[in-house]
Amino acid sequence: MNWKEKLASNGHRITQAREQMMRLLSQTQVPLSPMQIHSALREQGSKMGLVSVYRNLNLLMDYDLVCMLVAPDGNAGYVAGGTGHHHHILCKVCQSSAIFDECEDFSELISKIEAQTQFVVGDHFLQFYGLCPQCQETYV
Amino acid sequence: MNWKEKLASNGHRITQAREQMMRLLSQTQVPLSPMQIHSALREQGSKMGLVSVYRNLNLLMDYDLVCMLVAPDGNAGYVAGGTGHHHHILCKVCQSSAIFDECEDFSELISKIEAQTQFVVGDHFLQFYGLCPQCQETYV
DNA sequence: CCCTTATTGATAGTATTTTTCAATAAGGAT
DNA sequence: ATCCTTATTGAAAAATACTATCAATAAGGG
Ligand SMILES: [Mn+2]
Ligand SMILES: [Mn+2]
Ligand SMILES: [Zn+2]
Ligand SMILES: [Zn+2]
Repeated sequence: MNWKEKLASNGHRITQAREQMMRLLSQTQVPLSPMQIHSALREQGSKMGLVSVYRNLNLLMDYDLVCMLVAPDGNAGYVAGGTGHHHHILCKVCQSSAIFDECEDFSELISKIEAQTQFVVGDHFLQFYGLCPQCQETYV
Repeated sequence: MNWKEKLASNGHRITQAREQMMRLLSQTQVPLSPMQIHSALREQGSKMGLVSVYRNLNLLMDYDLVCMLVAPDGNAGYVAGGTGHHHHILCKVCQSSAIFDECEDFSELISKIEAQTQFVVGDHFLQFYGLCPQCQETYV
């Protein structure tokens, strides 16, 4: 089920603004702030308002169609999300990101955490930082 | 090496503001926003300005004396950090957090990520969400 | 093609974060 | 203890970021 089906099947409309945002975020590996999304789309001729960027980011987040990434400096940005459970890795140099879905088995770790903290563990937020292929060449 | 030694040995001063902030954050399990830190300290009689909260959070983050946590809703807050490599778990209900240092061995996962994404993997940001002991009782 | 209403853009309002700068206090030297 | 240097501070203002309101628009079912 692609993003249009996901939204439509939940009673949401496939609007210009949403198509433009999804297209941009799918094409971009670097996490973009709401402002950056807005600027990029205006430059491409879109008449979208910044307010709609915020509104739609909220909606798209609700349906896991975009993901919020946290840069090493603590700044947040948005990228198109993968399907199903997945995580992202972010280049420390150029901020470019990639998705990985070869996901870990945390059952053992979770047991340790529950023993140590007395919390019941639910889900998690995991993000890696590293060097993208391009920046590996530049910064040998 | 405690936080005072860490700062002092790097040429920073142990100020009222920093002592108040570290004391508050060490006593509190719930991640606090800059504004919340400021309000709490003012209520305790501190004359500290909000600006110093921001400035000192930056400094304390630089020396890993406080950690930024991301709530499930995307909001960020600060808590006192543990020593060495560690992570946090956050209660989905009351936001209370705990530290765990029984840390994972990610070497196998990292190999998979590097194979799949062609990135070179460095460090990571990992945070768990769950139910704290108190909220387990309330929400049986 | 029409009708309903979710969605939008503009505007205004609120909240958060950063910049600037003179006053203060931390801590090494005397 | 007292002095000196300057990192640090608080207040004020500026700049950003986000949210609420509302009339106009366009998405999409009939
Ligand atoms: Mn995972
Ligand atoms: Mn770890
Ligand atoms: Zn890169
Ligand atoms: Zn709780």
